[in-house]
Amino acid sequence: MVGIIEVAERAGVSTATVSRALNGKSHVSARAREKVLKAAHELGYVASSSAYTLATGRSKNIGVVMPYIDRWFFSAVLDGAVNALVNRGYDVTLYSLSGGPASRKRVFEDLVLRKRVDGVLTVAVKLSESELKRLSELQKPIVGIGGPIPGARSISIDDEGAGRLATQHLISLGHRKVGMISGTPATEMDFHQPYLRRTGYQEALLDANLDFDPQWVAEADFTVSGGYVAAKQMLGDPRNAPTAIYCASDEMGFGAIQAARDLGLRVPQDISVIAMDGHPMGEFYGLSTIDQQTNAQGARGAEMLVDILEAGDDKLLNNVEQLTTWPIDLVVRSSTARQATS
Amino acid sequence: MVGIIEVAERAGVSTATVSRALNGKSHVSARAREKVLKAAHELGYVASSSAYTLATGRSKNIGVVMPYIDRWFFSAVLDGAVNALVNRGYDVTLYSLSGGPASRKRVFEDLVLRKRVDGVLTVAVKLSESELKRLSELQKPIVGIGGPIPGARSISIDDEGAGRLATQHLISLGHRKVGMISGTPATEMDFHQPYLRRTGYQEALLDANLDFDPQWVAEADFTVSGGYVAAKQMLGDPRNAPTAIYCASDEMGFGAIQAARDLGLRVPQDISVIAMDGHPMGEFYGLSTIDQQTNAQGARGAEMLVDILEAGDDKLLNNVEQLTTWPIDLVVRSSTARQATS
DNA sequence: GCAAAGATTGTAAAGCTTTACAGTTTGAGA
DNA sequence: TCTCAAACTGTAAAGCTTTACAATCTTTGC
Repeated sequence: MVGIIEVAERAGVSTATVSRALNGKSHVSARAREKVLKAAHELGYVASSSAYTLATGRSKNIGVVMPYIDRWFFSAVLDGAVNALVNRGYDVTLYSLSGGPASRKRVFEDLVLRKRVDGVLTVAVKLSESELKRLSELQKPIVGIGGPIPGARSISIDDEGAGRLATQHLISLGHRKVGMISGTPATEMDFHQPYLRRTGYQEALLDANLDFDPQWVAEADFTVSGGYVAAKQMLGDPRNAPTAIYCASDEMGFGAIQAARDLGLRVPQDISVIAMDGHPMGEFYGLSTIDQQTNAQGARGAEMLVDILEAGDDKLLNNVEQLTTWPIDLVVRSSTARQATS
Repeated sequence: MVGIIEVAERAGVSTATVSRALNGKSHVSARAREKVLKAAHELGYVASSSAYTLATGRSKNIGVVMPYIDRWFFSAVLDGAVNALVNRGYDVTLYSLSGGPASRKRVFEDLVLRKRVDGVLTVAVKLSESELKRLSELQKPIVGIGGPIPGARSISIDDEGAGRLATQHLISLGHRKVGMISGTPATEMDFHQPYLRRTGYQEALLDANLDFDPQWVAEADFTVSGGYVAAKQMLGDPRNAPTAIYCASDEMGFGAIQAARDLGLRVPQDISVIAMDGHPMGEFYGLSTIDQQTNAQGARGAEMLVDILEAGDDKLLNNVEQLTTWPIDLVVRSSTARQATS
């Protein structure tokens, strides 16, 4: 394998000069730099990242921790983060928590600690006390997307406000019986948006002096099928069905629309559905939603992390915001309307 | 930072013994092992991965290269691979090619070469001559999923057979005018399944002595909206519209169904749609499909790679299959049927 | 009780880069 | 031409682990 020594020999300089030339450091004559670049290119030399890391203490690699990978929200955040990071010269190593408690423990106890990453980006992860402790011992910067990490910078939408806005939209259309499909306690463990969104929903009902029936709040696991099952149950009882539903994710919204159709209900004439996230398929199914520009959130979080890593002094560091409240947009499509019959 | 020396001192042994004990090597007395484990745990010691890699030449890290991240097929493969790899004690670092030619070049020229990974898993990537050369110079094992890599082991479905099967299903229902929504030349660049699926489609038509009208083959970019646009165009012309469509991905299938509905066509009474992949939402939209167990393919590919890495001798290595033809299943749902009117 | 084999342990080198420090060259100004 | 500063370059140490080899201890068979 070709190392820095071979390059140095071929260029007729020392390894120190090779290193300086390749890393764009100053104090290298134009002639030496050129020779080095030529030699390195001819030999196809690329510095070994492990030796680089050992020598400098930086890995140019950041860890992304997420509870799921194969759900749209998470893959969109990941995509945004990966693209932003590759532009800044960083690699991404990916840690999933979907493998159960054992692998979750492993992620936090072992993997993250091996000095393999310069920083950590968490996506909609709620950390336990001990996980947080372990992570902060690392002394590496952390940025949390969708769920603030105590003591770290973060990007988050106003989940409570989002729940309120979605519910208000339904109320403004004249709906009086408004249901919600929220998260299960299990999903609460992973991330805490569901709770906040539900709070916003309840507040909006209260503000409008509307009844709140516990039967109108169902729990589901953020999947299409989960939303389907929950909505079918909620809408199936003719005595007490809501006329509008707010779903805590677009995927559950898709399931809810399908459930309504399977029950012979027309959307939006008989039942209105609004959801959250901004899933690209929402447009095709006419699903009204609260858009939160998922991909851009991932990119912004990544940028923030790199800014922190590369801020030389505290002054620059202080320019990096603590808590970024990410903007949201109400997108009204064809799944929400004033009821045809009242 | 606590290193192996601190652990050695606390345990009252040498660093060599600490290393052996922690790596589960033989030739360590039970007493020494216990002392080491205790000391390591008390100090919260984890070996630095860069030093480990430098010393051993192995990184316990594998690189996954994929053209997209935020599309279901790819995120499902990734999820399967990540979970399988974490169980085997490997990290994964993720390389996306969606950032354009410049970042693609960077991935192959720089990142993969830095001795950062022990092996590479490519997902539906077609490599150029020079990329292949660069990668094989690495002397690291490569496994390709969904698209064979010359000289490497791979897992692939029989795309031609899949195209034929889907088309035969439509023909068996009595359809005589069968269209297809395939990939664009741009997507062909990335991966070559579209071409093979189309070949299978044409063969099935030929076998059944059916006409083949170039107007019945449209190209789209594998997204829902791409499928929508293509299907709307194809079905919009009343003089020459097919009565059934085979889509090269489920996402395009969703778009096609929506396009049909927007044109006032009933699925499946007026138009049948079958697609490919096994997207979890397919069930909710009643989309007939060719299922290919995406997640499991990712897991299997990862296992294969680790088997190769950890096969001590060539004999074990030869046990690893060269080309695994992954099984597919025809899943018939409510989007395909005999035409109501003929 | 002794020799030999085997198990355990320690020392030190190797792995490859960056970088502090010291030394050399270059060029300008006197 | 000489001096001095500035720019450049090289030597060698540091970063942390694994592991070959040598040294020591333990066990077993007689």
